[in-house]
Amino acid sequence: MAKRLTQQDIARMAGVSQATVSLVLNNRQDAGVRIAQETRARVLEVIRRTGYVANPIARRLHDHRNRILGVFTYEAVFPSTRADFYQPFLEGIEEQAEEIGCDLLLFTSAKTGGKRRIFSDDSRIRLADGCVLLGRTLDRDDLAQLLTEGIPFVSIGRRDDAGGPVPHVGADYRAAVRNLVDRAVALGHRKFAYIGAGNGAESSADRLRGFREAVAAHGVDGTHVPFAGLDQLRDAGITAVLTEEVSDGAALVLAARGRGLSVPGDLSVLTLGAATRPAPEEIGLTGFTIPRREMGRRAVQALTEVLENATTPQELLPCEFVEGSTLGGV
Amino acid sequence: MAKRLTQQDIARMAGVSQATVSLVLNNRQDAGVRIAQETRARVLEVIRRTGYVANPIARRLHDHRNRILGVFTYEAVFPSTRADFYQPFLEGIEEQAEEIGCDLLLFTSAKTGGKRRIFSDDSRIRLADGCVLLGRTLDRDDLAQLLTEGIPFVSIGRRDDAGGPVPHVGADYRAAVRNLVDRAVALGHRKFAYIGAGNGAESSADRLRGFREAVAAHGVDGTHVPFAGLDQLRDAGITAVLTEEVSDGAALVLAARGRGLSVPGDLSVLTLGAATRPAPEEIGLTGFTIPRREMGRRAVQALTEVLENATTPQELLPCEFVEGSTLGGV
DNA sequence: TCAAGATGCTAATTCGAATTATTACAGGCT
DNA sequence: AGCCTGTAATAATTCGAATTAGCATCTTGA
Repeated sequence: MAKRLTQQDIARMAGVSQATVSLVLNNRQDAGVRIAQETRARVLEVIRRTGYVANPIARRLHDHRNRILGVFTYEAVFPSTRADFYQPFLEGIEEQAEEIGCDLLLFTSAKTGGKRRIFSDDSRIRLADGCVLLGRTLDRDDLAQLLTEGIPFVSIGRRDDAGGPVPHVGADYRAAVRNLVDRAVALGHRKFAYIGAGNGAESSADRLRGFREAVAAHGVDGTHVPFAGLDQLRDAGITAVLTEEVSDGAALVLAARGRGLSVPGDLSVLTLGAATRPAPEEIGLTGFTIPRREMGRRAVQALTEVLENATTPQELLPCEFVEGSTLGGV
Repeated sequence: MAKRLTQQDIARMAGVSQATVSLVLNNRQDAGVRIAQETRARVLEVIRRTGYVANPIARRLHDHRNRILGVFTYEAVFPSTRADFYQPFLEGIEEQAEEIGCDLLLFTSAKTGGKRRIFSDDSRIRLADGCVLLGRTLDRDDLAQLLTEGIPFVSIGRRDDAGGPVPHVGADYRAAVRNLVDRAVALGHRKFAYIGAGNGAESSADRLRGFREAVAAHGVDGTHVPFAGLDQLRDAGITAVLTEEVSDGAALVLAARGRGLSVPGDLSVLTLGAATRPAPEEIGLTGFTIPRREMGRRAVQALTEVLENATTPQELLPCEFVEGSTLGGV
C-alpha cells in the first residue's frame, strides 16, 4: 500500500516547511501570518496534484473539528427489517449533513459481547466532531457518561434528564395525542381506552401522558391497558381506542369488521404512529405521522448549535394529523 | 466540563512515569518489559479510582490505521427511491465492517456544483483507510485517478481497466445469462431475443456478451434490440426473450397475456436481474438473482486484502437461478 | 570482591497536524 | 554603516499514548 502522504511530504515537494503547508491548507491570513502568493500557489498546486487531505486523527488530536458527524445506533442501520424505522431519520440526517458539508461516520464497530455500546474499551465516538444518537431507547448510563465527558451529541427522540439535561430533537407526542382525544371528544366520544406499554421509552410515556392530560381536561373516561381484546373493550362501553402500535390498531379494525362491527360506526380506532412492526396500509387508520425526516434534519442542525455555542438544545417537533377513515361520531 | 485525565495525570498520582502507566494499561509482559507487582497494583488502583480510559484518538495516531472504511456513492444512499438498490449492498458492507471492527464513513460532503464527485477541490476520500465504491456506473476518469494516486479502493460491480486493472467484486452476469440460454435451448428454444441496452455499464455489456457466447455455442439464433414490441418478436418467430430490465420482462408478460397468448406456452420470458425500477412481484419471472448482500460483504473483505497486501482483487460472484414460471418448452 | 546477569523503571522519541515564537532578509532612512 | 520596519518563512512545541533504548539497582556465582 502506498504510504499515506503527510504534510511533511507535501512540504518537501513544494520546497517549504511543514508549518507553511499547514498555514496554506488552513488558509490562515491572521495577523502575524504571511505567505507570499507565489508560495501559496505552489503549495496548493502540490496539494491538488496529490489529492492530499489532512489526517483526521492527527487533526483531531490537536484541536477539534473534522467536519465528520457521527451517527450511533444500537443496531445495524441497513438491514431491511429495520429500514422502515431508521430510513427516514437517516434521510434527514444525510440531507442536512450534505448541506453543511460534513461527512457521516456510522459507528458499526464498538461492540462488547455482541452488543453495540457507545463506550467500549476502544470507543471511537470521539473521532467525530459530534454525534447523533438514534434508537427508541438509549442506555441511561451511556447518556450520563456522554454528558460528564462533555461529548457533543444530540439524541433523536426526547430523553429524560440523565444527570443533566439531554440535548434532543423529538416529536411532540403529548400534543399529538391530546389533539386526537380533543377531536374524538368533539365528535361525542366519552369513554376512551389507551392500548400500549405507556412506559419504558420516553416516546411511550409521552403518549400516555398526553392521553391522561386530555381525558382529565375534558372530564371524560380514559383507561390504560397494555393489551386488550375486542370483547373487553365493548363490554366496558368504550367507543374510542388509541393504540400505540400501528399494527395493533390495524388488527383491532380487522377483528371488529370480522365480527360484523362497523369502524368507525361502532368503534373508532386511533393510532399513535409508532410503527415498529410493518402494518397494512389499506386500512387508512386515523392518527398522526411522526416527522422523522425533519427530526433527522433538525438533529443535525441542533448538533451544529451544540458544537458552536455549547448549548443544550431541546426541541419537540409537531406531528401531523392524519385524517384516515377510522374516527367517526358516536 | 471536567478536563479529561491523561496518562500523565495518572502517572503523577501513582508516583510513576507516563511510560509505566502505558505499560500497565496495556498489560505488556513482553521480553524486556517488567513491572513489579506492587507498582502495577498501585497504578491499576489509581486507574480504577479515577475511571481513566485512554484517549482513542491519540492511540490511533500511533498506528497507521484509522479503522475507517469509506463508502462512496454518487447519490444520497438513504432516500427511499434509491433504497431498493443500495440497501442490500449496504447491509453486506455494514455487516462485514462490523465484523472486522471498522466504522463506515459516508461521503456526503464531496459536492461540486450540486453533484457528488470523488475528487473535488477539497476531496476527503483519503479520510478513510480505504473506500468502497457503489453505483451502476463509475466515472472512468475518477477510477483512473484513484489508481494513479494509489488510493486503496474496491468497486462493487465489475469494471473495465481504467489505465490499469480495477479492483472489484462483481456478479457473474455472463455465466448467469449463459445458464439461462442453456436451459432454454435444452427445452427446445432456437430463436432468442435480448432486449436491453447491452452497453454502457459493464453490467449490461457482460449480460449481452454472455448471451452472444451462449447462442454462438449452441448455434442458435439470437438477436439484440434495445427495445421491441410483442408483434415484432412474434413476427420474427422468437420463442424466448431475455430482458435486461425486470420491469420490461414483466410488461412483456402482461402484454402477451392481454392478447390471449400463453406465457410460457407461446413465449418464454427470462429476466436478467437488473431491477432499477420497481416491478410487479406476482408474475414470478424466471431469471436469476444478484447476490447484492454477499457482494457488499466480499467487497469489504477484498478491501481488507488491498489494505494488507496491496493486491488487486477481482472477483465475480455467481448469481442464483430463479425458477419462476415464465420459462417453458417449445 | 567484582563481573555478569537479572530486575524495575524512565527518558526520549514517534505518530501528523496546528500554532507560536523566532529568524532571515530586503529595502528605506538617517 | 547602523537602525528600523515589513515581509516571508521556519524551528520548536503541543496534543496523548505507545514504544524502545538504556540507566540504575540488586543478585549471583566463582
